[in-house]
Amino acid sequence: MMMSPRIQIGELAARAGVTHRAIHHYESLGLLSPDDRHEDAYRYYDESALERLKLIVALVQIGLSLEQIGFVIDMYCEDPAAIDDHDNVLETLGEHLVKVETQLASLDAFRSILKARIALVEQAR
Amino acid sequence: MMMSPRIQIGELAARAGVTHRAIHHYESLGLLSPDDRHEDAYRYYDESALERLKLIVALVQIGLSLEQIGFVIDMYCEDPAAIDDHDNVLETLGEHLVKVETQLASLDAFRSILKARIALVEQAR
DNA sequence: TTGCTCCTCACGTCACGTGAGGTGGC
DNA sequence: TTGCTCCTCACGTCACGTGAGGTGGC
Repeated sequence: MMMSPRIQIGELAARAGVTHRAIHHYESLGLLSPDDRHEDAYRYYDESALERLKLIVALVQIGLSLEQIGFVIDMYCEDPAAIDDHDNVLETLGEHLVKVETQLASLDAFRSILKARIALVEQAR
Repeated sequence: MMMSPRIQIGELAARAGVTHRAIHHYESLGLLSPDDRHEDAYRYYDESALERLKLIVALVQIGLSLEQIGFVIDMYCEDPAAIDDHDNVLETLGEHLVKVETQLASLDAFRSILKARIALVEQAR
């Protein structure tokens, strides 16, 4: 019998780069739940919860509201064979891809500005 | 005598990818002001305001609060020769660069996940 | 017993969103 | 006169932050 490693909320938060309060908030909205709640009331998670949390963080980063994330997150987790609405899912994922690439482009442009600025300030030092 | 082209708030918002309400909000915090306010009370901006606004948006994207942006935005606009505190400025700009590259990395990772997911769903269609 | 991590309310805050009612030039 | 873009309050909302007070295993 294998025990999956039990992750506490503090470690989960640290590994995903969020606060424990954000995790509580996502749970209150039904986005993420501990796979096991002990009699001591502590939340325990496994690795799949970490992946799901990272997914939520990524979807927040591209500008989705938590409500919207609730509507679309299953598109990333479901068995593709079990999806009945492939075209709709592909359209949504395509929209997400556009958002990702738009943000990558603007961050890349900002990086160039930053590097140029740093070079300029270094020269003037 | 050259007239710099006068941009209204709607166009400014569209070109920066924000709402006019965001611009009003940044103005109320002293981050961005119109270069001219006509007797009709309309706000008019020039190209430099657009650049400043894009800078604010980029700094928001890497996770700075609007208050923090107020403290650091001059580091991007000031004449490098006029800066008295070069080392401090370089340290802050370096921190911003780290944030940019961290976000670029996580967005790039998410893009891979997205593409793999799209391929999987397409196969199952 | 001290220290650590966790818990549940519940109010606070930050960055705007959203009407409500009004003005001014084609 | 209609339509468009803009204006100023002022309250609402979303995503958490921040104590307040408490529990439970090393």
